[in-house]
Amino acid sequence: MRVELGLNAVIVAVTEEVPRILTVPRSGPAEALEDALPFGPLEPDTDRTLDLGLRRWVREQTGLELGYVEQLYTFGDRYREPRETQGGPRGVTVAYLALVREVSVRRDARWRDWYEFFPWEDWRSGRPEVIDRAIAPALDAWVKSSPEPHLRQARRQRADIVFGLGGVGWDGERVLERYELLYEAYLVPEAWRDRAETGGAAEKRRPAPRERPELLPSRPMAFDHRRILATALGRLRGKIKYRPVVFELLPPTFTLLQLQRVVEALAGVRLHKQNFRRLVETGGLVEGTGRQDSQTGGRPAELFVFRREVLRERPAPGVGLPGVRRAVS
Amino acid sequence: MRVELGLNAVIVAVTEEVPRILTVPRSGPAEALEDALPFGPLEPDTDRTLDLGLRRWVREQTGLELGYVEQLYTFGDRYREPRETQGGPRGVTVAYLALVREVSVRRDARWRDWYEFFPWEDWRSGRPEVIDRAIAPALDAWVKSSPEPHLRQARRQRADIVFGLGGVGWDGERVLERYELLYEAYLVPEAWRDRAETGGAAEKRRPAPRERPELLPSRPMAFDHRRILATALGRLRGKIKYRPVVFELLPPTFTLLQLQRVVEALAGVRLHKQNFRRLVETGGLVEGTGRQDSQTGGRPAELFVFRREVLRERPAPGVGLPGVRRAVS
DNA sequence: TCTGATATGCTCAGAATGAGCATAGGGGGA
DNA sequence: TCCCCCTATGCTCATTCTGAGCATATCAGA
Repeated sequence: MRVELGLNAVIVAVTEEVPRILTVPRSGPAEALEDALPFGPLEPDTDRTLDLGLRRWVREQTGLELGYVEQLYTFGDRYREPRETQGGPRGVTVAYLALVREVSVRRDARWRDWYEFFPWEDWRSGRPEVIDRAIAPALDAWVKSSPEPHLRQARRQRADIVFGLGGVGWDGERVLERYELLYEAYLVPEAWRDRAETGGAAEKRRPAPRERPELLPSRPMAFDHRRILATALGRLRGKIKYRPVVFELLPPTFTLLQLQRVVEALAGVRLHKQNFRRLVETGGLVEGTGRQDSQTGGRPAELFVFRREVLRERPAPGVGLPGVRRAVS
Repeated sequence: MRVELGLNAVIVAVTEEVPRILTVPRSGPAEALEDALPFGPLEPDTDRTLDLGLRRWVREQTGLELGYVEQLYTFGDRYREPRETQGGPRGVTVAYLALVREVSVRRDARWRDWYEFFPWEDWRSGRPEVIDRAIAPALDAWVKSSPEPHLRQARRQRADIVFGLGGVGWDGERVLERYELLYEAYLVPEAWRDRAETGGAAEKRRPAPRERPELLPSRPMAFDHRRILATALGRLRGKIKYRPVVFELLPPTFTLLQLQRVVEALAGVRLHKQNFRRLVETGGLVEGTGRQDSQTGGRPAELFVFRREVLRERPAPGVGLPGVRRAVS
């Protein structure tokens, strides 16, 4: 079996307080169109580095010139592409995260709200109702469906930790763990699709439930792309805390509320306005321009720019989120 | 040109307060033996996942059974392996970080103090003298050798940031940036070796200095393995702050000072003992066993165990290092 | 028994954090 | 015109966390 190396891009932009990712249509099972992440091969003869290869085909396919790009993870599980079951090559993919401001794209690519893929991740208007209405009961059933008591206990604990149930707090960064749990519990359509497509190859390790549970209302993706997307979201949520990457998503000048809204969109939580402002200003991350924006609907807000010098002054500045502790209660 | 996918392992253990990595000998240029990281191919037909493939050949090659394993980064720059220049395949490698307790290994593998590869990273006995004696002057020369003034300015700034010169603080996590800077400035032998081996392919982009500067006293590695190692060290230094991974390196029971010494070995700095202890204990990371260790050379110390439940109680506990701020001065 | 270790408990000042009150200064509508 | 609604911005305050150090406990060995 050959190995085929591909490159995947999770391209993120935030507009109107909505975090969006760039998707391309891909014909899935039964001719249905599924969203996929932009995908391209590495040209080993011409692409000097992996990320230059990525930039090349993103430019070719969508007309988008990527700025900030960061390697995410390399996915190489067997059967991540169904053609493998038909003797096709083993597909290994290096996934990248890119942050852009630009929003116009060519061809059939389109921007989608990433919370359509993960409705349980958006806590900006409070705890998402899908958790208590659908996820918690479905996971309860998943826990109970386990034959052995100590296995049930392990499932219970895992469900509690990743979804913050039973008194455990919500950890915004555990996006991937949550998606993977839902996948294992057969609560997302991809689980059933992959089971059918791989001809039961994975069935031994991960038996499907006898009764088909009700699927969660969320948008699926082709291949394992929703897993890749979950990886990206989790990574980005972590990263904004200790590196000033948000500014890649903002125009050159912005108000502090705009900045806050973008951070909130990514983190999926609301922040205390005055404290956020204090953190950002005393942290030296931004600098006032003296100019004002009067489109605020209230008192005009000062326009700020990102202070690139901050990178040289302090080791690891981020925008700061509440409740970021490293240890201690 | 074909693409060939390999797997690399940075296998870390800490014994006697020395962080060690597992290396294998590899014949380098002029028959000299260079250290290399353990390396193996992915068997696309049998290895279900990338990390299972890694575990397989590490077991086969060294007899070591890996526990904690984490994907680090995928390296795919052109000419990272010299055989590419002779029409060989484009070598892409997925690097993994593994933490182990076990120290006995088969074959010709051997453990090496990782600070032999990065002497400037060990600040446990204060600022390493190599920085002021060798690195700072060499970087000064590198800055001055730049023809354009604003390029000089950029070089100066970069050198200051990554090595904490000119009043900028030292950031323990920037291990890779430091190594890459030294490589670019032709202060490590790999820079010269690669230049010779690739037949000047990279020379255009990165001209060598006219005068050959004195190399730093540090141990080189084959291929780009020192770059991979630097990635691992930086990642691990970051990770111990927010995930309890240190315990993978410790025996089941340990004293608080042992724990502290291991953290210090990885972080490369000394910590305030009482504060470290407060952080770890009030953080609920460990639990006393009531038993004591009287090998301390002083008052006997209580033996502790890692409290795995902490993972369920709090989102992201780490062992805590001083000076970890997310923003603000 | 004294000395030299390390372990462990405790204090205290300064900094950071979370929450909220108060005032400023726009625009739009009565 | 003036009032009201809205967002911006400044400031306070209690609580918690952090960094640093002092003091005492308990062992081994001289």
